[in-house]
Amino acid sequence: MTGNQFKRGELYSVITGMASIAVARRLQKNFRQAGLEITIEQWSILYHLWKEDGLSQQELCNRTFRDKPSITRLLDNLERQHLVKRVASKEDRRINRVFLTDTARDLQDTTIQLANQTMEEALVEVSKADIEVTKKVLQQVYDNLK
Amino acid sequence: MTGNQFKRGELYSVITGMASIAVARRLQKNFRQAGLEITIEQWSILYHLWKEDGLSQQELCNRTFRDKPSITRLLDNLERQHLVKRVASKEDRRINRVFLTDTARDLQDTTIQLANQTMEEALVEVSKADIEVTKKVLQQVYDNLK
DNA sequence: TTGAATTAGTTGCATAACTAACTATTATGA
DNA sequence: TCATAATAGTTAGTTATGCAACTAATTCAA
Repeated sequence: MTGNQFKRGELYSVITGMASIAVARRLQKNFRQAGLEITIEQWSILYHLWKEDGLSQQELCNRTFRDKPSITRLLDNLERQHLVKRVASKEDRRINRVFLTDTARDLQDTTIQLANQTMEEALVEVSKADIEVTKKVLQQVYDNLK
Repeated sequence: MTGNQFKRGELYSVITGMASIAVARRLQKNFRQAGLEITIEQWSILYHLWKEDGLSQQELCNRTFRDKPSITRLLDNLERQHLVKRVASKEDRRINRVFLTDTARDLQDTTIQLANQTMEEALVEVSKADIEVTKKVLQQVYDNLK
């Protein structure tokens, strides 16, 4: 019974642990080797701002799947590095809109290229069809649990 | 071009982020609701010790894919909660062997059952075949990057 | 209209991660 | 043998996460 008991635990460890941590580390390493002093968490914030600048902190929470304190502190660090600027909204003074600086805009092409390269390294020997299945499964997992 | 530029970034965010974080959070929540005061990181250590008790810290590093300082501190906390005990090896005094306490052994069945339940929640509406493909892809990703 | 509920964001506390630098022990090779 | 290298583990400093409790602004309903 114990053998069986561990079987799905193995699946758990596959889904949560190794692959995503490995990708994150490799991306961080690729950033570092390119001389970029930016964490992947910070990058994920910039990533969403490149797609749509001026998001509120709450919107960043939703899109990056983090809680509000995490966003607050990531933005504190990004502001200290002059990569974003918080601007209080005129219409609703509870809201901060977050804007990219020129420095941050300059990082877009390089870092996205590095992310693409990292994914290529990660997906060597994986077929397009299998990638599609994996994306679908992970999306379903997320939807099941969110 | 920018549309294309973001395309593989999307895959990155799918693979690294949402699904694995969602699974981890749900498992943590299920532990908490069962009254278990244990983090999923601590649980992952116990998990490997249930499979093989008395591992060295270095072995735990290899099996949990963490670095040495992380293991040191996880074990500090686990020892403080009387869940494991470090025993210096007689043969090689550099090595600590890590052993489960009875308290930790009592947690095995309950927590593995909760992990299985969590995976069932995560995998609703996902076919067995797609799960197999996903496991294979994530394993390949890990092998590509490790 | 005003008082309670909701929403946006921050702060405090605990756990965990990575890097780099450190100590102690063991292995090696000249 | 004895100095050097390699290995196991710890410590220090920074970043990030989760939860709970908090402030300030806005919404809503009696």
